[in-house]
Amino acid sequence: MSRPSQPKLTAADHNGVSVIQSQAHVPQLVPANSSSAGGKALPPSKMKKPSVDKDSDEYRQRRERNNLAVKKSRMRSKQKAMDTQQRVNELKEENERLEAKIKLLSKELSVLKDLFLEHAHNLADNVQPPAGAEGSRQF
Amino acid sequence: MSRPSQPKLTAADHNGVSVIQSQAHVPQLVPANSSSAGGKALPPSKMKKPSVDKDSDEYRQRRERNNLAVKKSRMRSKQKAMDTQQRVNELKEENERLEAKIKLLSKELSVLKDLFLEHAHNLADNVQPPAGAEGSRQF
DNA sequence: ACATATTGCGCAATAA
DNA sequence: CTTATTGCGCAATATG
Repeated sequence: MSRPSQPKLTAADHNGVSVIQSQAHVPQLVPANSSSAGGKALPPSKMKKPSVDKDSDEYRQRRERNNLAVKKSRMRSKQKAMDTQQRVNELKEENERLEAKIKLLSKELSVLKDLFLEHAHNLADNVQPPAGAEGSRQF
Repeated sequence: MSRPSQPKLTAADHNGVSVIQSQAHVPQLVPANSSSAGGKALPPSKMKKPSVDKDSDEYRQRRERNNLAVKKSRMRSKQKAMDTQQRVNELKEENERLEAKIKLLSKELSVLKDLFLEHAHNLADNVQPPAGAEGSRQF
């Protein structure tokens, strides 16, 4: 992740120049340095690389493998997105369930508290239950 | 969405053949079939369309606009994904909040119910509150 | 050095 | 006609 070095080219990027189908290929601007006598002691450090050999068999294989990897990666990405969306739905349901439960519990609590209050009033007024209470008649 | 007509080509799709920067363009492989001897009464409609004029000014403009639209669309898509993820986090928090509230309410209910039970027992045993109950002495 | 995984990008088809 | 979305390949880069 994070690619700080995006040249921000609006057009004419590294892009283009694919030309797969035809036999006619790119001019092959290899600087003709390697594979000569003496060969290679130098690490390929500061040289341009116009040589990618689009015709190379190995290149095509790499491309194909990468294309496969790309597909795979994108598939995963989409799957993950869908899973996340699914998670949202599940959580929303769970949420409603919990809210309903809270509502129920609150109602119950309210009822019980009212009973307590009523009882307390009866006691405070020093009144025998006027036949409206829950059932403490003893007369 | 949905493109049922994907020829499943592993390579050499419509792709490639971009070649933006250079003046040299594609060989323009026009099949040169019509107007030859032999006729072919085929209507000019069902033929390939190698004519897209990559060099056309209008083509480049369309491409550029589309590229812009693509960027925009992908940006939105990513934003949406991030929003969805954010929503998941929010819902999870909300969920914990609700669970905690349920726990609290349940506890309160439990306490009140215990009080009621105790009271009920006192009444059932027909016992004058032994100076330990909440206070219903009246004699 | 080497392989796969991610990502930004442009293209073309096609959906809206 | 236009823009929006989508599948795809490429190349750079990240990751292991």
